[in-house]
Amino acid sequence: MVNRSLPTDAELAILRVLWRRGPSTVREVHEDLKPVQGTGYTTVLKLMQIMAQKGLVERDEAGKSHVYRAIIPEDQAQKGLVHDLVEKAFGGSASRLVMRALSTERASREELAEIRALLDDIERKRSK
Amino acid sequence: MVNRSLPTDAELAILRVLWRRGPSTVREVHEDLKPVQGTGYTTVLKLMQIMAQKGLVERDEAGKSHVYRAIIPEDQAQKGLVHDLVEKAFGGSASRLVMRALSTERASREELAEIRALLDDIERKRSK
DNA sequence: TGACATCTACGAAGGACTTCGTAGATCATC
DNA sequence: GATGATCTACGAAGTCCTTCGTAGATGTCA
Repeated sequence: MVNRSLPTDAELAILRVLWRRGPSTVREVHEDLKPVQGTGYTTVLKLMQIMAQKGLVERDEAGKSHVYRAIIPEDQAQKGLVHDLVEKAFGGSASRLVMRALSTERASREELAEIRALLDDIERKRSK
Repeated sequence: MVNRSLPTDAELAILRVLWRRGPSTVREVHEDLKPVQGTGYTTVLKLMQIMAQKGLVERDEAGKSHVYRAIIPEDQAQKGLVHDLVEKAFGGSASRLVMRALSTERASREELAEIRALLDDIERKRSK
């Protein structure tokens, strides 16, 4: 089982709110998204209903307002999206994606150090 | 000017053939893609016509079969796709995408060394 | 209880993407 | 010149994604 059905753009925006806030109502998600997305309340509602159907989120129907929570953890979703992009645009080579990202997007000195540490870590584990 | 209209999946598949083969006819692209995509000839034709309209490719209408060539270079398309993913799924942090890619996708020892060299390069340039 | 606010459910529209069938033009070859 | 192969053009269908309007249910509170 690979990354069957990645979240769409609108779904991802909602998931990001849920990952950040934790379980939330439609209203809360809408309030959070409105300033940026400018989309209507029922749009968010509909999307979240669809996401529940797809199994991207789960909802608690206790109170009057249902409470939704993300089922997929953020890192897993990111993993799927990265894998998809690597396949589609980098011929399956993750390192090419990494190099492209490093050479075009801005990263602070601290971030670079963090990446270096991760490389150390990978190589250390591999040499065992 | 940001990432006006990224190539779609089907368009990307065609672009990848053009980047690899250089200027090609619809037939050539179709022959190349058929084994994997299994899509029909006129589908590829139509897509390439649309891509010409969008300005993703340019075509030479001299001979009987038109010859198409990619206008966007591969690295620029990759850059746009990476930037889009960074924004959508990593809160704008390229280094997070890099770390996610490194920690989940497989990379050879040589590739890791290459990445390290790129990091050196970036830091060297930055310290000047 | 009645009025008002808030919520869910549902249907449908519009757009983008992908697919392909059909028609017509062009070329090679006998 | 007729036939068959190959090509482009075009239209249209189907799917997915996103959006929202409307209707109906439920809760609040004076």
